[in-house]
Formats: sequence, C-alpha cells, structure tokens
Amino acid sequence: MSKPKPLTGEQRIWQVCLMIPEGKVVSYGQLADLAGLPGRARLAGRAMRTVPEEMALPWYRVLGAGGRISLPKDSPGYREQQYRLRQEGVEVNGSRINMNRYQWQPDLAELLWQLPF
DNA sequence: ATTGTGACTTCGG
DNA sequence: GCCGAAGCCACAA
Repeated sequence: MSKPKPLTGEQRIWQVCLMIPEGKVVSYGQLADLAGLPGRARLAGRAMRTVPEEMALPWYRVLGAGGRISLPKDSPGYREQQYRLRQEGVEVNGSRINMNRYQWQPDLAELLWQLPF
C-alpha cells in the first residue's frame, strides 16, 4: 500500500472550516487551533483567501479575533460576508459580530473523530 | 539566500 | 478605540 500523503496546513484548515455549523462562526486563530496548528492564524487567513472556487467552503463564517470582518469595508467580499451571515441568522452590526452568542464551540472529542487526520 | 507581504493575534501604551 | 512591536510562516520576487 502507498503512504498516505499528509495534508498540507491549508487543507487541514479547509477540512475544519467545512465543519462549522450554519449560524456559527470562528476566528482565524481558533480555526487554526482546531486544525491542530496553534499560532497559525495567518495561515488560516491565507487558506480563506486561496479557497478553490469549486469547493463550497463557508469562508464567511471565519472572522478576525473579537468577531470582526477582516475584509476591507469597501470590498465586495465584505458585503458578501455580511449578507451571507445575515442569511443564516447571524446578527451583524457593521463589521461586528457578537462572539459570545455566535462562536462555534465544538466538542473536541467528536471533532477529532470526524477529521481525516 | 534575503526581503517583503499578508482575509492574523496578543500585548503594551 | 487606535498604534507599534513581536511572533507566526508560506510564497513571490
């Protein structure tokens, strides 16, 4: 049998992002942590920027620390993120989202069970 | 090889 | 709130 090629950091980030439930959000840093890559918030940001179009990833559920939309306020992406979040019931005030209410807090044991790594 | 650039985060002022 | 510095590291030049 061939050796299972280890997933790249970006791929692991994508895998976890795919599991964020509707109506919930995470921060870049949290996403990296959940992917087993502590301290790699920047990589999570990069992963969201380079998502393959065909892989319908809920990138809009990923926010900056403290619940802020990280995209430039005048960009189409910023408006799309606001729109998509609101579409699934997340309250958005400008670029702010209340993390106390919408942050995803997965059961770690269950998460581990689901992940392909 | 070195340098600059990020959808980042935390800390100190 | 806003800023700079530091820590992070893949990637392009």
